[in-house]
Amino acid sequence: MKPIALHERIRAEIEAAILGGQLRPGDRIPKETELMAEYGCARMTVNKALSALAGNGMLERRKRAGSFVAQPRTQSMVLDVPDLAAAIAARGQSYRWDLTSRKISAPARAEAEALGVRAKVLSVTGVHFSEGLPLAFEERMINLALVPDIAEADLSQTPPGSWLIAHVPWTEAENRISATAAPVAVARALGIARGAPCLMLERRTWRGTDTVTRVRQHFVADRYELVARFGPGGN
Amino acid sequence: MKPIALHERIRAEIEAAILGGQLRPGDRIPKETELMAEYGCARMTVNKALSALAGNGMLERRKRAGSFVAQPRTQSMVLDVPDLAAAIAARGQSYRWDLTSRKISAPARAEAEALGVRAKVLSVTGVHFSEGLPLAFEERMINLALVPDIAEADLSQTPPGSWLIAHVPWTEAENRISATAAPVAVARALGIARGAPCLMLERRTWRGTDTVTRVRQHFVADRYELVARFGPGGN
DNA sequence: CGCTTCATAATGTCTATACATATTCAGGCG
DNA sequence: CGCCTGAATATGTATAGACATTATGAAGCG
Repeated sequence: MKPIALHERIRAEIEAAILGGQLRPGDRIPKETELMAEYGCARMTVNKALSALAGNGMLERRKRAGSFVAQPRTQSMVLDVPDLAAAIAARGQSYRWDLTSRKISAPARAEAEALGVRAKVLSVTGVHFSEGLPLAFEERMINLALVPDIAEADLSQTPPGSWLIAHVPWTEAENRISATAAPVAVARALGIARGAPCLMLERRTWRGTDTVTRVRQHFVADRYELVARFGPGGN
Repeated sequence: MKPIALHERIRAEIEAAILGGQLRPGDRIPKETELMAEYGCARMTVNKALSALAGNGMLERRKRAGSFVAQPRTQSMVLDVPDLAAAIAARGQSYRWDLTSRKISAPARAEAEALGVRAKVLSVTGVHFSEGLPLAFEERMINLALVPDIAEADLSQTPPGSWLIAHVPWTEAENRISATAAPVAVARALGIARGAPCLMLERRTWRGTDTVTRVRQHFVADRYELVARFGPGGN
C-alpha cells in the first residue's frame, strides 16, 4: 500500500504516546542512540523525527540533557482564516459581494499613525452575502503605495480581499477577534438591529515593515463562526 | 555572535523572498542541485531548508517537477488559546475564579450523543474575574471515566481548565469561536444586560476517540479579544 | 491523431560518518 | 564551601553517497 517513511512513523508513534498520555510533560524520551537501536536505523532518521516534534513545540530538546515532553502551556491552535468568497463557495453556498463605497484619500494624521502609512490609501466598504443573506460588513483600507494596481481593479465585481490574495500573496498578518454590538452603520448594512451582537475580525497585513491593508469585518452573529484545531488529525 | 545554521539561513532567505514578493505563488524555486551549488553545500542541507518550508505550507514540492511557492489559499494563523488564569496573570492583572455550581451526573441521552460520552460527567459552571470584574462565564463538562481524579479536586480554588491542563496534558482539541447575545443566565452571572454581545468560545478536547472535556465560555465583549498571527515575525 | 510506454529528472528517504556545541557532572583548587 | 576547570554526553549541523519514488515529456505504436 503506502510504505510510510520511517522517520514519519517514529514521529507519529512518539506523538501518539504524548497525546495518549503514556508520555507526560517533563518526561524524558529515549535518547537518539537508543531510538536508533530500537528502530534499527541511522541517527539522522531519528533526528528528523524528533526535530519535527520539537518544531511543533511538542518536545523540548536540550544538549547533553536529552529530549523532554514539553509543557502545553499555551495551546497553539491553527486557525484557518480563509478568503470569504472562497470559503463560502467551498461550502457550496452562493456568494455575492456588494461594494457600497470606494474612495481614495490621504489618511488623516491620526489614521496615518495607526496604519503606519503615510501614502495614499484606498478606502472601501461593502457587504458579503451568503445565500442572499448579508453575512459580513467590511471596512478596508489599502496602501496604494504598495498596491497601486488595485486603483484600477473593479472592486464591485471582486471583493478586495479576493483581489488582494491573488495579487499580493504571502504577507504577514495579525488578526484580532472580538465581539461587539453592531454600530448603526453596520446594523443598517447588514439589516440587523442596532446593538445586535457581531463577531468582529480585524486584520492587518504587512510586507516587511509596511502595512498593506487593514480590514474590519463585522459578521452577523448567528451566521458565522471560526474554527481552530489542534492535534495530529489537525488537518 | 551566533552563527546561524546554514539550512536555517537558506530557509529564511527563501521565506523572505516569498514574503517580500520577489517570489510569487506558482513560481518555481531553484532545484535542490542549483541551490546546493549556490550555497556550496550538500543536498541534504538544502533539502532540510525546503522541507521545513514545505511543512509550513509555504512551498509545494512535486517530484520531477520541482518546488513551487504555494498558494496562500487559507491563511493558517496560529491562535494561542491559553489557560485563562495563566493568561491574565501574564498580563499582570489580578485573577479570580468563582465556582457557582458543581454536580456529577450521567448525561442525558441527547447530551451523551453530542458529547460522545456514555460515562458519568462532572458538570461545572463558574465565572472568571480579571481585576475584580467578571470576564467570562464558563460551563464545562468533564468525562469522569477519563479523569476520575478531578472528582476530588477543589474546583473552588483552581478553575477546572487550569486543573485539567496540569493533569491531562496534550489532548487534541477543537475550538469554535462565535458571537452571541448573552442568555439570561450568562448575563446575570457576568453582570451585564441580557442580550449584550458576548464572544463565545466552545472547546472540545479528546484523547484518542474519547471526549475529555467540553467547555463553553462567554466573554464580556469589551474585555477580551483573541489574537492570531501569521508570519516570520509571528512570535 | 490519440494512446501507451519508458527514460529521465526532480524530490524523498536513508545511511554512515564527522565534527561542533552546549550542558551537566565530577573533581580540583583556592 | 564556593568557584573554576575539564571531561563526558546528548543534541546540532553538515557531508557524500545511495537507492526509491513519481510526475513529466518524448518516443513509439496502433
